[in-house]
Amino acid sequence: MLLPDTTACIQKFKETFRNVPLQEIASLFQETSLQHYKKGTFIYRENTHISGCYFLYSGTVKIFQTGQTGKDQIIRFGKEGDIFGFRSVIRNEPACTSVETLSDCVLCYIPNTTMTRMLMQSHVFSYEMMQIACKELGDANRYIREIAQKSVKSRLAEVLLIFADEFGTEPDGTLRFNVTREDLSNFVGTATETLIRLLSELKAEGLVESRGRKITLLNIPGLKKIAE
Amino acid sequence: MLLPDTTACIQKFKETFRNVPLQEIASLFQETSLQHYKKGTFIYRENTHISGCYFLYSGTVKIFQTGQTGKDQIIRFGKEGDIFGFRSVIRNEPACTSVETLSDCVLCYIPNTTMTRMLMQSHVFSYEMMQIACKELGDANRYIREIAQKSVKSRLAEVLLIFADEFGTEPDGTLRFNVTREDLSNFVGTATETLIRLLSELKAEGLVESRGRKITLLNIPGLKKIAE
DNA sequence: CGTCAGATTGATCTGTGTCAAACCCAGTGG
DNA sequence: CCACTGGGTTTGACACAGATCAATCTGACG
Repeated sequence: MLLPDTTACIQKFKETFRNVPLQEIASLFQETSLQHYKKGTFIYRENTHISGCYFLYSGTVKIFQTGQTGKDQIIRFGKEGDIFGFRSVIRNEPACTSVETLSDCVLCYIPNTTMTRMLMQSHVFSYEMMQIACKELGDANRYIREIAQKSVKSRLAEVLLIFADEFGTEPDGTLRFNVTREDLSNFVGTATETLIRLLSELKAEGLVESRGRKITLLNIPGLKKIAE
Repeated sequence: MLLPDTTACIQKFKETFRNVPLQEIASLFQETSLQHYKKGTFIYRENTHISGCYFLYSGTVKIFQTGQTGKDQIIRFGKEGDIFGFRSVIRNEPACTSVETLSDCVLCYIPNTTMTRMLMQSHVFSYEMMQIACKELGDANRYIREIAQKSVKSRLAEVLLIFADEFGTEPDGTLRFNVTREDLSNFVGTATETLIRLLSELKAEGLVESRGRKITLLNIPGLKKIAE
């Protein structure tokens, strides 16, 4: 499997950090290393020290925390162009989440020192990093309310809509993004069996269709109504 | 009620942003306005546009979101030295939370423009803002896991410990911070009645004592065990 | 084909939410 | 000084969403 070259990486990075000059991005990528990860491998684990952060060139990952019972809570999914691990770098703390690949991935590792140097040197970069942190913060806050107040069914509908929004759908409404029922339930924050039952309910109501992991949204307004 | 002068404000600000030179802080406070809020008033409301952020000089506030059923989910409590509203300013989005005073408060309003100017001018300030955003993000992530996986009783124990940690206790273990049962339940993410019942359980187990809003932690290790 | 992870369905149990009623107590005004 | 009021607190009874455990089914892949 061929790795992309640095130029391609810089290009991809530019798509996420639109206002940062290419030149500055290039300097960020001087000391980075590109690496291939097979599906189902850990990039880093919760509570371990990480000495840099990661830029996802291609593939998808899940970012999650493991409870004492061993049950995972997925905080979010990452797709190409996403950056993660920066919280630990900035706070100089051990990682508060684990990251595991859901598909084969190409990742770019950005060492601690490079990251902080850039944050201190480039106003635009640090401003855009701040944007990202604040977006995640807003999402997290919203998620707290929803997980605390809404029914599981309602959250499931919401999550399906989020998937459609973030990862896109085929013309017929089939989600481009698909995960196991277990991961889905760990994201919604419920038991796998419950999730399956509620998904069947949505099917029975004609709102979605599913064949294996392929889930098709048939009635978006209807789903929105359930998601409130 | 006398308002503090700008110097006092700058002083207080310096305690939160330790590495920012006083001179830069002073420039931040040139266009700010200081205001007194009575207990129980809104500083701003969810979904409204706010044109600046707030620095809490004294008092306590709750930061929350309201669900469609009218039930509030408290995201966090704020005390003197805290800053809030910056997420909306940075993202240039409407507020995603409401803020209401829990006591009489003195607040310092920092306009949008001043804030972004400072972020662009001062590396140290923007780095410390980033620290704050990342801390909140870590807290929020942790909270998502807990609310999704732990029992209410366990979360209650945790919240009591957090209060002790963040707001301090009297020598006898009585929490300095006290809120209504309703606010407490809205923070824990449960019904008020459930919260009261579980608090009584903790009392029966000899872990806490309570007279009205005064809650005393009698057995911290025991509480930690329940909080896991 | 056999195997094994993942998906599904069924039966049962329980933690929490909800609704209703009673209680406590601080502050107000007659 | 005492009754009155009302917000906050507490307790009780009950219902149900969702968890858990167990069993079966499916389909991809060597």
